[in-house]
Amino acid sequence: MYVTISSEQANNARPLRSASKQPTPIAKAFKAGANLYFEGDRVERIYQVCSGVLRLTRLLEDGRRQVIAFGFPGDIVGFPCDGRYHTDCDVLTEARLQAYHLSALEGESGNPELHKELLQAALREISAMQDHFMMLGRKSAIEKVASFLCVLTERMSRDTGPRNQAFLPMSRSDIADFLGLTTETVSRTLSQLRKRGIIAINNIHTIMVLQPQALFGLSQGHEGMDCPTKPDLHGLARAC
Amino acid sequence: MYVTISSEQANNARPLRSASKQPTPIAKAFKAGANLYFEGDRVERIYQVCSGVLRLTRLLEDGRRQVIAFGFPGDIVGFPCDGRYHTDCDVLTEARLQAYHLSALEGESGNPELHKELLQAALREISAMQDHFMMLGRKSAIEKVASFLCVLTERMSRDTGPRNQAFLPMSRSDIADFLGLTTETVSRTLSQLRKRGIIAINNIHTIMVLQPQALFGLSQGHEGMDCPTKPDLHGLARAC
DNA sequence: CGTCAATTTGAGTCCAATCAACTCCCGTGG
DNA sequence: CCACGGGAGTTGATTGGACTCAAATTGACG
Repeated sequence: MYVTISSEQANNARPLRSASKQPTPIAKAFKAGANLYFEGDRVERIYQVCSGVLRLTRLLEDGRRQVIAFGFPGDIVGFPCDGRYHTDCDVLTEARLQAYHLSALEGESGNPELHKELLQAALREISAMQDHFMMLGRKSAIEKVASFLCVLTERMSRDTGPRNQAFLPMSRSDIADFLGLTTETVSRTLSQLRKRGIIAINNIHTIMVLQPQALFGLSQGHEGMDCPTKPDLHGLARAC
Repeated sequence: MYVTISSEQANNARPLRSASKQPTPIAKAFKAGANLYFEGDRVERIYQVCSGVLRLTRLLEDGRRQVIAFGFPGDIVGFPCDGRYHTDCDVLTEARLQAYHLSALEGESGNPELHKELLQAALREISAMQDHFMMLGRKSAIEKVASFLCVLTERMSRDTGPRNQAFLPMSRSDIADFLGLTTETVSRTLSQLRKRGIIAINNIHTIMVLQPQALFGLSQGHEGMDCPTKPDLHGLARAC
């Protein structure tokens, strides 16, 4: 999952086998902390997240890290390139994953339906990554963090209804490495949002959005937008 | 094209119809400055660059811009998502483009061979974009510029042989918006590389790489790698 | 309750952005 | 041919936001 604002396309995420009758028959369970694969491994399976959260990362020689994406339910991870994975992939919270053997996707024996679905998933991925470029290249720290929270709440509410609550299964340093910041800056920015009354931090992994409009405004670069007239919580819930 | 160091996969770029006999039969010419499409336009064609250079951009409401990628010969541009383009696309230098109608890629009438090629192209695109994340999120200005030059020279030399020369068809502000910097910083960083004897700037659009190893070192974050053994004064003299 | 890691907060620094001036390059027209 | 104009690029001075280093606090877990 790429944290972006214009992510309508993510709504289309669905099981690759949605056409079939059986509801994802052979999903396997993975424990938190487990590693799915490393960068450079030969690709044998592609995974779709049924539940839980994954983390895709890349490393630079000197240890600098970039979190490429988080894998939320509905997402596909493990896109191959030249037969290899190009990120590491770890399980953040206990997850159920649907694995697809690469052999089912290529060659004459390949399932053309699956092949088509995979292309659609890859094209959505490209679009989402393009959004994320804007964030990494052109947004300030507070815009990045606000964007991140906006998409998380949007993503959450899609399943559980509009609850204005974000669950952050990942650590602060995961967030930092995703947004191109440091853990200190992420922490400071969250504190600032809390002090301004825009969010409340229930615990490290649970954040309540008190002023969704203000948060959205900040994510778009509109400074000082707390309570422009009155917070239209209903409208925002609909919008996000 | 995404400016990254580990871009071996780009070597695989090839015409979508490589299997066919005819050498890209219906490539059309486009003038510099032409617009191929805008973000949000309905996708009807996907393009492969035969010659020339394209620029893919995104805009934020307030005018901030991110150059998503440059389209060099061999690259595919116009990946659709939900039937729409998700970037603007403009022609930087007079280009010949091979257009593929979207109808040829989907539905029952679609060419399955083309479909497969498109998926491969999309997967390469994803991998290249992942590399670029690291650059935008975690690299310093000099690392970004050095990386950019490294990949440009690598990309050039692929066709014309190793000539240690980079042609920059785009403006400084295009480079800046691609790397997440300002034009001033790009300009300053190039000057710094020139003063250190690592590159020479023939003219605004042509750069000679005098110390490829030092440039590569800088792109990877190794500081102070000029002249590892002895300074090649001849190279410098030639350049200046 | 104690330990240790993760997170938060604080103080100071630095890199890149900003604001501003100047140069260079070209094309245009007197 | 040269003066002029204007945009792109470069360079300089200053500012500011995020980083770094360091300390305090919280929280998870035995």
